[in-house]
Amino acid sequence: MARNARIKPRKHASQARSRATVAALVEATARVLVRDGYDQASTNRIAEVAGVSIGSLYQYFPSKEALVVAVIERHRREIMRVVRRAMADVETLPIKPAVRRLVAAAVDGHRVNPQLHRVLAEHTPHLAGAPNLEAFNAEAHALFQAFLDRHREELRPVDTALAAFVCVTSIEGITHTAVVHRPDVLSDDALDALVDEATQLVLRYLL
Amino acid sequence: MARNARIKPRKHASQARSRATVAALVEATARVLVRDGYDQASTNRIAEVAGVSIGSLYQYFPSKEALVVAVIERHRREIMRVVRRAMADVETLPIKPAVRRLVAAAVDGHRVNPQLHRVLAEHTPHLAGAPNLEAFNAEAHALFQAFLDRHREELRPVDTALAAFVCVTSIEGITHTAVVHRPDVLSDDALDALVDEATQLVLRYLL
Amino acid sequence: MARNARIKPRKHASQARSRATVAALVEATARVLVRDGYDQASTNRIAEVAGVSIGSLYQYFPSKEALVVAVIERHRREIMRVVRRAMADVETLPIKPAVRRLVAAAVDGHRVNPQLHRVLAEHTPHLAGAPNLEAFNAEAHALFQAFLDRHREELRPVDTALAAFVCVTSIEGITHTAVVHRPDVLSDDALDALVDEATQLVLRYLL
Amino acid sequence: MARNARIKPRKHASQARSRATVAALVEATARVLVRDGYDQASTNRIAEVAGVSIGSLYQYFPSKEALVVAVIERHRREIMRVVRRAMADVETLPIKPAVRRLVAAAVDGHRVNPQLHRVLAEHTPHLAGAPNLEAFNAEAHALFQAFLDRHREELRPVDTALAAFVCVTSIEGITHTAVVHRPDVLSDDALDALVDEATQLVLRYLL
DNA sequence: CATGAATGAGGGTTCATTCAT
DNA sequence: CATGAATGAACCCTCATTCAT
Repeated sequence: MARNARIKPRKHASQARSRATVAALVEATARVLVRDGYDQASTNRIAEVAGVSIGSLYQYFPSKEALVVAVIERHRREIMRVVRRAMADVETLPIKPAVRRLVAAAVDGHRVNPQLHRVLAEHTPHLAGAPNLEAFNAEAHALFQAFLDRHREELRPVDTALAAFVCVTSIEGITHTAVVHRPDVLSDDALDALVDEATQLVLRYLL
Repeated sequence: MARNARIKPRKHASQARSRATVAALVEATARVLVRDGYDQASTNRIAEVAGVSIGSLYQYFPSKEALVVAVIERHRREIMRVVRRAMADVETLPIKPAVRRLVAAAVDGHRVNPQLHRVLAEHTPHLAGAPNLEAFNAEAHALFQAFLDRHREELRPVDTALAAFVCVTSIEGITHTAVVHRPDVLSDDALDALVDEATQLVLRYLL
Repeated sequence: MARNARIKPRKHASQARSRATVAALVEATARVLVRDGYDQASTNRIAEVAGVSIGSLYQYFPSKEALVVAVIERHRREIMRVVRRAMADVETLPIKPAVRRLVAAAVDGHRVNPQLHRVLAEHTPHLAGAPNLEAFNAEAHALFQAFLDRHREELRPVDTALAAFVCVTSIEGITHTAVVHRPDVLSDDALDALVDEATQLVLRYLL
Repeated sequence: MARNARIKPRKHASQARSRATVAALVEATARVLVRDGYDQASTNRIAEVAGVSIGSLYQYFPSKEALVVAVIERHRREIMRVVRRAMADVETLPIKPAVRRLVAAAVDGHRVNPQLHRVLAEHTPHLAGAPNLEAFNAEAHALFQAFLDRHREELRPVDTALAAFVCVTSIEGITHTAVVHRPDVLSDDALDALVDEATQLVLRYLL
């Protein structure tokens, strides 16, 4: 509660002008986070980059954390849009191409803004109590478990909850590490091979 | 270069008392990091916990980062000890129990000091230029690739470099997520099931 | 002059709605002053409590100080109403019951709104140039001196100006301290004893 | 507790250099308080006046309040020195000259540093939980009650506790008002008359 | 006349680091 | 080599006030 008070936005920004201010602040936060890192990202710097006074910043966000949480939310929505579209595409597909499509979506999701993703992933845990990056991993888990349940007859007998954890987490690990530490395996040449391997990993595990 | 000057320890700590001071400082850093988090871990507090004056701290470490790097090094050595022992154990084993042993070692490695591991994982990337946590993942990759090469005949045809990346990274993802965000799947009851699944993941992928 | 411009209310609030707004602002200021203390009483908060926009607040009051001065004025009027009524009551009374009545009035005056009185007493001196709380003590002094003059024949020979200062100031000291720091001596049980003693103090001094 | 942490000094300042720093800070606080008033007295300004860095200030005092409390303490000690000396002087005196001496001491006490006294008196109540100005009024009350007890036979029958409250509080009110708002009655010419009247007030009340 | 978004000087405070002792 | 007092840049944040709408 006391904590939440410092994490939730302050106003709903009803007027058009203020909505623009809020958007500028969130965008500036993302940029500064990427450029300077979490610790060096000061509220004053963010306000400056947003072209907004520090006072306005604090009118909408009660703390630095609140800004970061807003960025996380925005990033989450962008990624989940990618994931949900893939899930929809996959509805009518046989399992093999379906899994490939989902793996590709996981990679795409990480590539929306990899540098930002990296910073957020590192600092999300601080922001306990906020809807952090794990929260939408939870959503991804749920979606993937539903996918497994729909295809259960085609799978070897598995605990779909545990299997979803294993699959989502390992794909997440692979893509995250690739994006953050191994840009070489994401080059246009190598990308297909990586997606193939990751697809193999999942399919062989499940079938 | 100028950067490295601020990351490497200052002296080699030849005398016994010096070594004790250095050890106390590294230990204190680890403790404060876990207790207070990275941002609240001040050098003054670390010196106090180590029972050493702030002046002495700066005689052995030129900066706060240098202290953290020393902690990372120590942690890395501890984990690699676990991993290397497993690698040795596995030398004469058939592939199936060997993989299981290695997966278990990965989990154990993360459990050496999970809270510290978490803090370091979050803040390691800041310390670019230092031998960060990824660095010893590289060592793990190499060791595992060698393991795969030794067993190549038993495997389906794979690029062992890529396969090592996929295996190590996904196991790392699973164990890291489990340790950091899902302590429930590491309870004594659930642990075996998780190790089983992860083993399945790897073996089915490779064979 | 320039100073006064920032202390006097801005408009005479001729229309009914304006008068209501002004009243709401003064009332809100008093409430916020009591609830949050002088330093935490921000104009934005006052406007909010008054149900008025911050812009409107500044249409009627040029500064925070002007608001506080208005509250002081209102408080002063309330107290002086009590004091004047007592003075009127006392006109036809013999000196002994008269003094008792006046002492009781002093206590009552302080009890109109003790918490507000306390805050105002603490911060009035800042507002130099404004008609502060001492100003109406001057009025009280004058009224009491007139009272003494009317009864001069019954008194021992005294400088009524000095005697008024001594009496009013000591009663003020007693009641103020009692209200602010010693609520115990104002309990229903103890109150009469205190008024008795204070009355004794004054009568013995004068007669 | 949490409050006290922000009011008590931080270190005991063992070394000579640091004691000088602490003394400079307390003195600077007193000066700034008098010169700029409580609200305008910023820690940065205090540090500057003390010729000390802001960091050093916070090494010894955790907050602005803690500084003010230290000033109060120092002021309290100075006043109580005056009061105690008068109490000692009075031990062998008959009651009439004794009371006069005590009244004079009350005035002297207020004149140690009247401007500072004024600021402290105004802002002491904020600092609840700290040994505030009232605390040593309590000491003064106790001393005066003891004085009354020693002379009980000479007095009309009174509750000495209540009588002490009435006497100390009214003398305090008179001297405080005189010092703060009526410097005219403290001029060399008028001072004796005021002390005479105040002495009369007390003696007539008691005898 | 009302609104409330925007402003920015300035406040309290921390902490990595230095250096006289 | 140890000590710890001292430093000050930088941080987060508030609030009285203005002004375009």
